[in-house]
Amino acid sequence: MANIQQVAKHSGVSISTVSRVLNNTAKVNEDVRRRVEASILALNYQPNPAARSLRTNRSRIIGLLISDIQNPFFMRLIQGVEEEALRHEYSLILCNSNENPQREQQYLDVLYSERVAGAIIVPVRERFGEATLNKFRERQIPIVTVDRRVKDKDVDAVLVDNLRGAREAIAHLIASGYCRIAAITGPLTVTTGRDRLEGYRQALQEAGIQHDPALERSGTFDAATGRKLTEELLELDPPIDALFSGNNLLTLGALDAIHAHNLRVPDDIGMVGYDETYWSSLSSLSLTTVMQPAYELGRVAALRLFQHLQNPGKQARQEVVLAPSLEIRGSSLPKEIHQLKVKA
Amino acid sequence: MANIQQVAKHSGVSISTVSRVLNNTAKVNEDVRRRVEASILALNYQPNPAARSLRTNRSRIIGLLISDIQNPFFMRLIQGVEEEALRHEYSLILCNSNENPQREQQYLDVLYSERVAGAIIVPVRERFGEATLNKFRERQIPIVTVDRRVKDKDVDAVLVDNLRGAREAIAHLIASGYCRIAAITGPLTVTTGRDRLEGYRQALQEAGIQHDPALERSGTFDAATGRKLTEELLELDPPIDALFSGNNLLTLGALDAIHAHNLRVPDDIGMVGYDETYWSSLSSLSLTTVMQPAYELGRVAALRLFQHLQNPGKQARQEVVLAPSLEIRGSSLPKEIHQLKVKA
DNA sequence: CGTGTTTATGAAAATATTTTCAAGCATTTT
DNA sequence: AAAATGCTTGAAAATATTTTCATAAACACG
Repeated sequence: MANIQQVAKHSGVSISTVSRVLNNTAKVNEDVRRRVEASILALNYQPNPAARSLRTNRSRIIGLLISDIQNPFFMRLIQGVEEEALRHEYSLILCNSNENPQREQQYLDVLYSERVAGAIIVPVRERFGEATLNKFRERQIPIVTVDRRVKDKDVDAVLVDNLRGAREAIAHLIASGYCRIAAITGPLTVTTGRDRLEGYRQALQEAGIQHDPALERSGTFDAATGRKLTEELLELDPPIDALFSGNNLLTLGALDAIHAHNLRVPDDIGMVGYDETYWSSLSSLSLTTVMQPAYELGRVAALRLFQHLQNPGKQARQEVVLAPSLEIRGSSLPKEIHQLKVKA
Repeated sequence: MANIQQVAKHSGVSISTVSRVLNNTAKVNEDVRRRVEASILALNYQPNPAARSLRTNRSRIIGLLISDIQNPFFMRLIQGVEEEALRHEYSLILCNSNENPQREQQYLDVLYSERVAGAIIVPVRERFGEATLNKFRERQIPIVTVDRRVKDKDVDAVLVDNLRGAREAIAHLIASGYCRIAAITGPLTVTTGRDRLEGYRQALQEAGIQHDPALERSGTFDAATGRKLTEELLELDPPIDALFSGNNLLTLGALDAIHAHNLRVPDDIGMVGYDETYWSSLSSLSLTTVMQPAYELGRVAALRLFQHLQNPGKQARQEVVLAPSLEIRGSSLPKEIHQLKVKA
């Protein structure tokens, strides 16, 4: 494979000049530039990333650390990041912390020692810790958290307005005539768990509905948890008449539990989910859902990262908040309607 | 950040010796080794991957090129690869060709110029082309294709027995009393499309059922295609009594179309899908499915790649075929049973 | 005890690039 | 015309590692 020296010889200039042409780092004569570019094409030269990264202490790779690669929401997010990375001619190292703080730390170390140019992270914990953060800061490797906020200062975040998403979902259920609305949410140690619960509470309060702690359950983001929590809720004595699920995998488990209890949606119980899923387009289910712009989230996070990379050190901390949207489908039909149906 | 020279000074040996300790590349005295290891720990030294890769012309990164990152099947596969990569202390560059040959080529170039140690690829086309392949061969970068075969010689493959998966699925439908069984499959330019269609045909032939080309449809692997093809099939005059779907996204569209036609599964039409999906565990759907060991597939592919890396050049081409398993659920209930139900 | 052999270690080359510093050349100024 | 300025270019240093080659020490064997 051709190297810079061969390009230099081929076009009759020095290595330095070729480098300047490659990186646009200084003025070079127009015809010299053209000659060099011709040689690059002729020899099919591609700069050696290792040598580059050795010299500059920075690679053309960005790290993407996801908390659960199984979740389709993050898939869309990854796609968004990937799209921008490709456009900017960066590659992506993908890591999956599996919601495991230890693994997150391990991968942070990997990214650091790989000299990634920057990192986009869905944090598992509420803070990275000063030690880790300082390492990255010291080498000026920008970090952008996405989907979830982190308490450490100076870390950018690109988020969806979880509070608003949940609040609108619940307000919609209330407006549709449901009044004993339960909620299952993710872990309260994570902003996407906490904020959605908070939105649920706000909506109830705004509607003047007495808050009942028994109707709130939270656990990890997976289907088994969704099933377990929903089963608990379905045992309650004054039965609930609607369920809000704060995550797509939780929704999956919830639907399963509801089905196991021989209840129908929305006839017996109204339902609103969070996050798109493959099956939410399945018309037989027709689940009212708070949709999140996952792809956009990834794209914006990547763009933010590239702002840092193009203008290192000069960026004030920034928090971008995108809007969710409530997609109303059959699972939250106004209560009167199916009550009429039952009577008929 | 500490470099090898500082470690050398700290432990009072030469750079070469530290390198030998790091790579186990030659014998070094036991107490010297211990001293060096202590220094490494004390200085928290981590080798610079760029310098390494510059010198050895090979990184500790493996490329993973997936054909559709949206598909949950590939998610599991990625997880399998990731797990093994982590164990072997390799990182993963993730690329998504989106079933687009051009993008595939683009990413192959990226992987090559990133000097990945090896690549695991879900190929979009039936061959990579000699030019590309030679580049990789020349630098001894092993390639393992996964899930799909490729016609080029010398390329390892880790596959699932698609023919058998489909044949068993259809045989099961036949045994359950269905006789007018239609099939929707992926593109015939890809082994996962072609082999599953072939399995369908074989099963019919073995059962002595007349083959009807009108019952076979194929298209790209996505829900919209599944919907369209199924709608065509549902219009047929002697109506079909069962549907085999050769991919999880196709299944999604198929179910949608079936629902839109107000047909019920399995009462009006029997159904078998392919690949797990999040919602196939949803008991209300209860879809009989050909399950693929996606995680295992990724793991095995990674292991195979590491065999190449540990013993370069010494590996004969190998094709590993894993077995699918038919998980029988409600959507393919024996026909007599629900016919009885209808009469009752 | 001397010679040949093995073993452990170090010095230095090599890897491909960016970047600093110096210098050449042309143009402008005095 | 000499000096100064500005622009373009090249030489060489620097980056962190692996690896080859040389060497010194230890060891074996006659």
